[in-house]
Amino acid sequence: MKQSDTRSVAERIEALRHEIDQHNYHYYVEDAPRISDAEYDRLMNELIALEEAHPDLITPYSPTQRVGAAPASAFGSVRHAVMMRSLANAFDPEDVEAFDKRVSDALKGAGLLAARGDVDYMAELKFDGLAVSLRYEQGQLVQAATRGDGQTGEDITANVRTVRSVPLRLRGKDIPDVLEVRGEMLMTRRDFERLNAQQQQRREKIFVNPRNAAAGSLRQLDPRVTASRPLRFFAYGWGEIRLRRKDGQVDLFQQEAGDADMPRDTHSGMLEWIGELGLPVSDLRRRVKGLKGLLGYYEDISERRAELPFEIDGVVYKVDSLAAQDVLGYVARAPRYAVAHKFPAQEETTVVLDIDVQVGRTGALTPVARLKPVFVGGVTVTNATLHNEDEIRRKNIFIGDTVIVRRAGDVIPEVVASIPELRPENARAFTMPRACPVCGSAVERLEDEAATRCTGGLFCAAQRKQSITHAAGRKALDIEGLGEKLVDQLVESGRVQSLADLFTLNVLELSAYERMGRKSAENLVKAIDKARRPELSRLLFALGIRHVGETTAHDLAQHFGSLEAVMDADEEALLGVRDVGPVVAGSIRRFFAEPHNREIVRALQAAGVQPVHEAAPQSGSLPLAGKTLVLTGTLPTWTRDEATRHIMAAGGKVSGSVSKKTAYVVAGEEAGSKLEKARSLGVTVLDEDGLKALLGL
DNA sequence: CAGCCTCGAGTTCT
DNA sequence: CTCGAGGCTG
Repeated sequence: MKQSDTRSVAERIEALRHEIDQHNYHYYVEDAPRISDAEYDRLMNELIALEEAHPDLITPYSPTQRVGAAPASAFGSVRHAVMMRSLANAFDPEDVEAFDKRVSDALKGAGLLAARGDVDYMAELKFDGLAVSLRYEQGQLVQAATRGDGQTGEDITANVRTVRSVPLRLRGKDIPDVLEVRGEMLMTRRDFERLNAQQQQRREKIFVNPRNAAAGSLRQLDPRVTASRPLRFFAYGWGEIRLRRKDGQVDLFQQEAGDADMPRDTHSGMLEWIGELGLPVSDLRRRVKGLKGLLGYYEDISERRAELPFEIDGVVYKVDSLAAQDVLGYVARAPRYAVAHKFPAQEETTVVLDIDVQVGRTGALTPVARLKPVFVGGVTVTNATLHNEDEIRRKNIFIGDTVIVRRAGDVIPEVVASIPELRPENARAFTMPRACPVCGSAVERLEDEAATRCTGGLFCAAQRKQSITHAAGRKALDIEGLGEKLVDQLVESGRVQSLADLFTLNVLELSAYERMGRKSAENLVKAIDKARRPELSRLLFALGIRHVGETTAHDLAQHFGSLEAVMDADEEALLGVRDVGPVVAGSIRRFFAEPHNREIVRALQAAGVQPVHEAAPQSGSLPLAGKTLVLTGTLPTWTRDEATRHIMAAGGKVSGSVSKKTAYVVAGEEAGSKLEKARSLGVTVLDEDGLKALLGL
């Protein structure tokens, strides 16, 4: 009785283990789960309960054993049976062409390729994670190791056992005696974001990118921590392989042994075989022919890169035939039959040479990192804003530090994090100056504000220059030919002290400035004259009142109709304007209460500046009345401004961020995060033609 | 009062 | 483009 009980329990345990393994396989390898998470948990809980009642039946390959063993004090080292090599890199099509030519020539010489034939390649993704080697003996996972120096790596078996997409047992009938699988451990972007959100909540370390998160998770001395981290594994190669022969003898094959009796005779075939044994293999690999095939794959993957759930840093090309691989052999530490075609790096490390402080139009002191020039994402980056004091402290950046610089989806470089481990002894902490570096006025930092500001106001040359550049800008008075360089000269010479002084400039005196010929001076004077009849909203925006940007200036102009009315408006009147609250109203009142500012307005009027009333929006049923649209990417024929004008003319509004209230997102080439957001919120996405159709064009 | 929605401001390099 | 912050809404 007792005997049979135990046997049926053992059978049930084994059945549960098998079933759970199956579901892991469906989930991680086939990417097609067949049961809900809740059902999965139910199976797991039953197994845990049975094993707890019968500890003698626990085996190392049971799925319950993934929860993580007790912490270790250090990692042991593992010598790889077959070296883990690195790959040569290609950075542009010419490098790839050279690779293809070398391969073709060698294979033709060896009689493995017809004179005009194209080489068969296997192309696959180059995952941005950590290379690891998994060793299976008799079908069971017995060891996992990092790459290390290629010869010797660290023993991370206890950690890897917790990774669900790594099978603890191989599947299928013809299981090799020994199989070393090489592949990449990584984290999907979604899992990475979720993990970071969690880390933030628990006030624990935030990871810089998915690769660091994966690396940090694998290098935990406590496997229980690793067990809580969402790691994934993809196989792309192999090391030692021993197959069992029919006569019971064991055959030894190695990646470089050059044997005709591998289970399959191509690289792609081998990966299929590895997949059949239950290991996850990416299905974005493809067999292609010749140089054209390689470059076509690269282009295709480049386009799909953003949609991939995980990060890749390029693609890898391998000669598909194993016999051909043997002929090509190795050079130094890399095989001659393979190459990694890398995307332009989006992240690089460099050194912070210094931290300067810039003074902005509103007096905000902005620290800027001067970087050792570094090539990131296709351009050389030398500067990056550090925003403010808190940001520097948060990212723990010292002058002299090695830092990670990113040029993500957008264009603007960003210092992502510092690497304090590489901090030199003479590194200096940054301190915000107590006096403005431009005018020497005291600086202040208001409570609840991130910015430190110069108190000099328009006495400060930096603020004066930038307020004038701002007023001359395209969205303000739109004075063509008045750029930053010229404003610098005009202000430094003392000729221009305020916006009003611009309107007293003449051709003769302008010609005296650098890079100002007679012709340029004449054009500039004409442009300035044109600015004497600005739309009221543009003039209001040009004044540079704090918290009054393009939109608010427009609303104020519509509401009050004249500059005088805005100047004389009291708090209550201002609060009547939509989107104007106490802060904005106070800012406007303070601006016009300042005698200096009233004087500038008076001088502008004296110089003949007279705002014109803009056309009130037509009422009636316009096609986009009441709708908010968001533009992203580059449209084929319209500029952003043109599209905005058309939309506004049709009664619509253009906003910068996508939300549930957004009616349409108009996406062009290289649309970024806004397109993704639109999709996730289910907002209708249009192209330029779709927009034109709505407008009835 | 919290959470959402916008607006404003600052920023890089070619 | 992103972040911070003001204003509005539920």
